[in-house]
Amino acid sequence: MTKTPDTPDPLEMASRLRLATARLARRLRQLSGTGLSPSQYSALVSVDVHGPLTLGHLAKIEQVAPPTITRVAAKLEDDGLVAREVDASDRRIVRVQVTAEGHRRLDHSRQRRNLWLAQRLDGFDAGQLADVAAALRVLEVLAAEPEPAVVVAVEVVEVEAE
Amino acid sequence: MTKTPDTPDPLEMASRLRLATARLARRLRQLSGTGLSPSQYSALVSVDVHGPLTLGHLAKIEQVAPPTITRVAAKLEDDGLVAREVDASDRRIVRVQVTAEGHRRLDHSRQRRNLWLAQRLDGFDAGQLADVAAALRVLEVLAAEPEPAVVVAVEVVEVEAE
DNA sequence: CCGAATGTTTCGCTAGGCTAATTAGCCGAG
DNA sequence: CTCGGCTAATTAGCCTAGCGAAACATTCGG
Repeated sequence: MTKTPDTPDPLEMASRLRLATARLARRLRQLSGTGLSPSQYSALVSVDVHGPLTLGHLAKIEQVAPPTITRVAAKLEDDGLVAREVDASDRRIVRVQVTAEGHRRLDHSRQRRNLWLAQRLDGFDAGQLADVAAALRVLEVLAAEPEPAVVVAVEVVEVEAE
Repeated sequence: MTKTPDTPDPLEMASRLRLATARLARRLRQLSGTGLSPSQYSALVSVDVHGPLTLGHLAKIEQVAPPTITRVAAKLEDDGLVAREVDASDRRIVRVQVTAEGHRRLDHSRQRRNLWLAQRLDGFDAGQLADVAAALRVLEVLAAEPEPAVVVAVEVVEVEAE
């Protein structure tokens, strides 16, 4: 059996994995078709994932200064994708949440990409599908937080990829 | 055996694959550490991949207008990452190619990401490594050009992911 | 010389980011 | 009750990057 050595050379695997991942991700990104800029899209997804958020919290998640998040939120509100609402008991606080239209837009974008991928998986044979299942097992591990070991930040703010 | 159905539901696989890919790619992108903006980096990689390119051709690859590519190229030249040279027989034509320093920078960036990934693969057991190998088989297919069937553009210009 | 091709300059626009100052609201001390 | 200090968001003002359209310069090919 000369089927490639069973010492798989982690560096070469890493290199190939990096390239394939980058290319596939790029292709998927091109399909997103939301008409939103990266920062707007990122903010919208954050609000979607974390539920109603105060602007301050959103600013931390997006790692930008308050004025910036105010503007991004304003833009998203203009587009009807998020709704602002003032906290009842503390009227300094403004929360944003994704509107129905915002969900529709996000769902549509996700669906486009899912469909594109699903169509391509459709042409796969059983062996390839098994490979995809295997891929999912490891990709989801790799995509997850690398180290629970050392906690660096005092206030950890997680950011969703999407 | 209640191990998840053997009708794997391609749409769900697609969805999970999309998310995992996006997250991993994001993480890798954060590690690139070239100090270049996305458009600069993209242009540099294109020049690297395609070899010496005229500015016009590069503009097509990067899908930007001529003035934009002039500026991006100027910036990369300032940074010493590409070199311009005027065509000998047609002095309107300017070609750019990656300098030694440019290659060094690209290699360094790739290496950083490869190492990060390789380190994480290092913690994997044999089964997981087999999964990675399986992942590579299908990811490389998915990352490749989708359709040789229908040609849309008159002049097809391929863009490298990286 | 004329027209086409190739880059470049000029100018204006938008997005996105910041700091500093401001507004509005909350709350505790007196 | 109201004053002072704090917090959340916004406004004002400034900067940079990135992009394109229009005009320009240069060069080539007939």
